[in-house]
Amino acid sequence: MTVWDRPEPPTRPVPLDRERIVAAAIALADEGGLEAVSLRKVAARLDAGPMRLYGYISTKEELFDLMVDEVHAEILPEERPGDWREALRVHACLTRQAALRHEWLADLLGGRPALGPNALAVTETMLAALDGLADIDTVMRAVETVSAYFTGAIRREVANLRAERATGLSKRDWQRASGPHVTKMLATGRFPTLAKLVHDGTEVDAEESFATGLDWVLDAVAAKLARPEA
Amino acid sequence: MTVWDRPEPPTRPVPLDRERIVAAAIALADEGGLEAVSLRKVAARLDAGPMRLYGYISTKEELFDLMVDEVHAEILPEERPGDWREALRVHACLTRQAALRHEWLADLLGGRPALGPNALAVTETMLAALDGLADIDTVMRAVETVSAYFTGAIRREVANLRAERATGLSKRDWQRASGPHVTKMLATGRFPTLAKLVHDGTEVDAEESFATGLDWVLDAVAAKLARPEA
DNA sequence: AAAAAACCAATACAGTGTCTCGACATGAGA
DNA sequence: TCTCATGTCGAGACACTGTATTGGTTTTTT
Repeated sequence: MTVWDRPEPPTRPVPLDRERIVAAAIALADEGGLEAVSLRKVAARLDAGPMRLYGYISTKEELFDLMVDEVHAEILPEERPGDWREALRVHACLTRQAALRHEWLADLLGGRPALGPNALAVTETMLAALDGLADIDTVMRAVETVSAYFTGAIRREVANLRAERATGLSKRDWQRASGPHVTKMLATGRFPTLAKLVHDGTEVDAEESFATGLDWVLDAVAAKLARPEA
Repeated sequence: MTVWDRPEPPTRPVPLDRERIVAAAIALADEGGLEAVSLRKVAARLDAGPMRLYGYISTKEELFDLMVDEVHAEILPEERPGDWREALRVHACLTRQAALRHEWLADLLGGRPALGPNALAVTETMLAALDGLADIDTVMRAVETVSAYFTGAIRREVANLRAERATGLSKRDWQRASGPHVTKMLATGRFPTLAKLVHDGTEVDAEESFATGLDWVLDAVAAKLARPEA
């Protein structure tokens, strides 16, 4: 028996930890979407049997939670910006950019309460940015409102992006893109305003659209912070 | 051979159509959540083999789309209310109520573009309510912003509701509820503002919270409709 | 050195969405 | 009325999924 046919040592099991598992899952999700994440594939990527993961994770949902929290680490702002408005604004934009990097995040955002350490830290900095400008309840409401906005906006943007991607690279060709179905619907004349919009509406950049809507909401928050009785 | 052991006539196949399929799927989802909806179970509820559904539906995702559109029929307002603000407001509230009736809707909302006939009709009435008050692009942005808000808000509300339900009927006991984890996190002192909020924050009714945030956003929209240059 | 504990891979199970194919029923043509 | 073509339907198969169990192997403790 020479060196060559001596069998490989039995693949010394790489020590595993949550970080590595989550990283593998994120990589998988980045490549093939959330549905490409299966415990078997995650384990395979770490040269381990599927059951090994259950030492570090008790269910697949928990893995998803960990993935979300890991992305929240990317969102944590480096230094606290001066005013609350900038703080909320950049947080919203950072979240959006994270969701564009990891599209699967859109599927998970808001789906479960984010209670991981990084998510809590992010929430803390948002609250801190507003702390003192109004009573704590108003502050909370402000954060919740802004969060609700950008959660929804991000979700819609990613949904549209996928739809465009799926129906060939059509962007403005909403009608032609999503099959003859919408075209026919619009042709019925039952949706005049919508038809007008599709016909006359300006093509707007997704990022700009996100930013404008965000600014509106921030304006509203500013008004309430100034006159909390309203 | 008596009447009793004469075999049932071979279960004359009930004529199927999309409506019945979608209704069965919705019933299933209402009872056991989205994950309780499997093509096999839907088919079983209609006394049919699983493959039979593929005559009316080409994929499970399509079934989900149909379910969402069916719920949009419940949302369609009966008559058009006077001013645009009321129109947007009741639409948001109706959507929220629909999501409380069909919690699975929260999982699907915003996940894909809603292009079904009912969804289009709903969008049409929202656009129509705003039509003429500003250029069509601003109108669209307004609708999108409000939609983004209530999509996100509904999602969060349902997520919290489920979390509360899962961790025993705890509402205010956010900390104790979600396990010792959050409690310990707050005890670290790394999240002072959050801790203050949990300690001093007022318990707020979910519906009221939704409505206030919505009013803020509507205020913002009103301001932009008045001065579209801003 | 022996015993105990911890760990881990293989197997198993019940379920999923979807494809393929053979049987059966129904309609048309002779 | 008999036959043949057509098309619809369901049973089975396939490749997966998340998770429980189990029995062997390694590591630690006594």
